Amino acid sequence: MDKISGNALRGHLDAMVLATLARGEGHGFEIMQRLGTAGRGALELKEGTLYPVLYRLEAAGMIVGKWETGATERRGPRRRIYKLARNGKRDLKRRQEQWRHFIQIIGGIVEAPA
Amino acid sequence: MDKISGNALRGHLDAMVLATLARGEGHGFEIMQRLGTAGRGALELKEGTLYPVLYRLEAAGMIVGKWETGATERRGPRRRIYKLARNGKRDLKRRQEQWRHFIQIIGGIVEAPA
DNA sequence: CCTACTATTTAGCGAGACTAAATAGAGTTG
DNA sequence: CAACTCTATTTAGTCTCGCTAAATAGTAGG
Repeated sequence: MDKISGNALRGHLDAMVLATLARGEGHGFEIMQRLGTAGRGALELKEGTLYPVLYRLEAAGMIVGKWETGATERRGPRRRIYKLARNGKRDLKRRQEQWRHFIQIIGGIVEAPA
Repeated sequence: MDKISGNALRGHLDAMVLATLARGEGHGFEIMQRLGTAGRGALELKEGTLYPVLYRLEAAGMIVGKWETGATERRGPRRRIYKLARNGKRDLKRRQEQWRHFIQIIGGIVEAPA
């Protein structure tokens, strides 16, 4: 099956990122990879797509990011570790409900037998 | 449940219109109403949203439109009746498969338990 | 040194859904 | 008959947000 078209993701990317972080904190590059894996080849998010989402979610107080330091730090460019904020957990739940609503309504129209 | 946000519809509207016409030809205003009903209050498409979709689909050869005349015609402003073209039927099937793929992949990410 | 991989940043583009208003015929009400 | 309300279509302009593309930077290997 082909790649999921860019526009189809609109309005769902935030929920996808929040859901990914709900399974454990991580830095941008890692989240990108996790989404790629979870997308089973159908998702190919690029940096320019994901990072702005993270900035937006952090600015909105949904996630909290801090530069990795100390013991856990590794060699290479510095990484910003993000985790879900309280607001983000609430928001994720809300977005999951909206997702179910969305697929029920839109699916009911798109999949309706002729 | 609240209204389905505009952006979430992106990339799915075409499929919704094709599916609506698969259940019987109709004119723009009617399609708008049918979608409103099928959306159970969660969809509120306006003219400026729907008509451009029809023009686009017609230009792409997915649907065929003609001005209503003769016996079936009714009083009031003239109406343009659209019906699925052969290409449109094929396209609808393809889009339905893509829809299932989409909700499987995205749903798998958004709904995954923490 | 060059390439490759991890990691982040950011400027600018474009698709397409939305807002808003205009146009128009027919029926209804005061 | 003016004003209003439906049905019905058209279209100009806006805005969101995911995508393209490239730059910057640290580390490692050939």
